[in-house]
Amino acid sequence: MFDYTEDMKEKLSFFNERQQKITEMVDKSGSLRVADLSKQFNVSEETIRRDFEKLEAQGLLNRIHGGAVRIEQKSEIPIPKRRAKNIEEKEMIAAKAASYVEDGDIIAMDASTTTLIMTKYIKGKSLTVITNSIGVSLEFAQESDIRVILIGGYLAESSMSLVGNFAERVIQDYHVDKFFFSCLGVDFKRGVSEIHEDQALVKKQLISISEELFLLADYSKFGEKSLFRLCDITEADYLITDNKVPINTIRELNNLGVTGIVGEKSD
Amino acid sequence: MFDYTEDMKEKLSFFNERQQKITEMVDKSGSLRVADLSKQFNVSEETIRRDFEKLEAQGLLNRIHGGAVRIEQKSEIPIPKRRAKNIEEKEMIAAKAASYVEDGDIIAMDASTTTLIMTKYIKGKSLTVITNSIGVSLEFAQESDIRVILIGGYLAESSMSLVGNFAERVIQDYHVDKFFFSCLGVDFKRGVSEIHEDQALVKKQLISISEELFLLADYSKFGEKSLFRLCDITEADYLITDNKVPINTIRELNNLGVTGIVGEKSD
DNA sequence: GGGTAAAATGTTCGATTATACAGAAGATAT
DNA sequence: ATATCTTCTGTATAATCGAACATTTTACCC
Repeated sequence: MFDYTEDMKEKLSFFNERQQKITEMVDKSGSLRVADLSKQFNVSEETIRRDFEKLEAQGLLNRIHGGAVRIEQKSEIPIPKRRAKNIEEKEMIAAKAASYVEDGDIIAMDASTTTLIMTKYIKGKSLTVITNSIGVSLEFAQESDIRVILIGGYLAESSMSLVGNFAERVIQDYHVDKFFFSCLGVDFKRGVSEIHEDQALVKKQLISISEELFLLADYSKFGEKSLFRLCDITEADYLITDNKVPINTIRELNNLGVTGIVGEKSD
Repeated sequence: MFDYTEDMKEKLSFFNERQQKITEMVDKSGSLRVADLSKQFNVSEETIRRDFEKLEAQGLLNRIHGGAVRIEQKSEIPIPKRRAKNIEEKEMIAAKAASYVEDGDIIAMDASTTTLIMTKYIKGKSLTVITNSIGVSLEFAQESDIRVILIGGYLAESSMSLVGNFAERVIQDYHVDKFFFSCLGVDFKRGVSEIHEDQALVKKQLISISEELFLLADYSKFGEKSLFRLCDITEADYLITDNKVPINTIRELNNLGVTGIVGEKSD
């Protein structure tokens, strides 16, 4: 006889009851502490951390030191802010990155502030540039020796860039010598990550057709991790950063086979 | 010994959450003081400064002596300006054409002066717009109810538009209700023609996926013919022109099944 | 039912992180 | 200018984390 009892549905839950509860709790209260949950559920703190790890991977919460917080789902419209400040570091990084661009290169550039700054250092060269940034293409529009390919897509107002899955089909036909891109976080374990899924998609595509990867990340990016993983840190060939990054970090990079480069003040 | 009660501490806020709160607070009030926040969150001033440092690096606020302020943002994308001949006629045509755009439409617009002018008459509507014109997309960038799809391609500097054969692959997936486009020549025998091959290609593609065709042509276009044929004149559903066109021409159009429409002065 | 592989959980410990504190250097106001 | 407030720098410390390994629980198969 079949006996559909309560027990059966328990089995079917794809994550355990505790994780389910944690998800509800974080949605309700906004933040949770590892220590608290450990006591509350009568399990070790490690277990709670492993729960967090899984839930984070599923995009159900964000981990922070000491606990976890609810994911704020507001990134659609209200943050056109990501620009401006630590211009100084970005300027250094951009100038350094530009020095790796050679005549005849086919390069790709993402839609970040740093690459936008980069444009002024590589004007005058003879290049093919693939990008999804309207700003970058406008900068090169007047340059007769630079051929610009703008990847099509939905216009993301906040970053003035183009995103969307149909870039995929187009990008695959191209070969790129050097891809210059930024990210939201660089973490030795979690790799290179980005907060916006659509930007992440485009970058991943560009990564897949590029021979050399130049990751541009100022000091504030180190140790940060965000939801969407672009690639492993070791996949990058060069990581260009600024002089606020500890020398040990650079050493560690070099040990991993990533050429860590520190930009210098040029002005 | 200290004698503080639970409510004094209110320290469920840990690292990330505090930074998040600070971001909200600075957006709301415009400015914050280090000393105030230090008391409010029950952490040392150094901690608040480090928070500021990180948030500043992310471009979420600006630091000042003693505190931090909201960052005021200006658009850094230059809006391309255009000058053209027959502005008056084009204005009339554009306004008329815009009156055919309805809420909910999926429209396509080419990279002509007339469609660029058109944009100002259809702002505020709720639309999906497919275009290969950077100018058109920039005009709509701030419009929250307009979803812009920019067709990718090589950047043609002269017209600030995108051309190239890979538009084909992408365009085919879409359906367009109304396509608004211009041309170089309209001739009853030779049809609608264009001088630039690459622009012609994109327009042909858009024509093939569009239900209704709105051809925008001022009086100077009639009788002109150019190298690349876009379509037969009878394929257009509407032809919007100006009052310098002889009334006989309009009649002839109507006889061919094309609704000839004359724009009027609106100012 | 017993055996076994896989998954979940616990334990330990070195590494990392957030934070406080103190003193020097810098900025501001009177 | 000088007194005061703010910031920066380095150091110390406690909490927290992550990795490796040990143990338990669960699932599955014969």
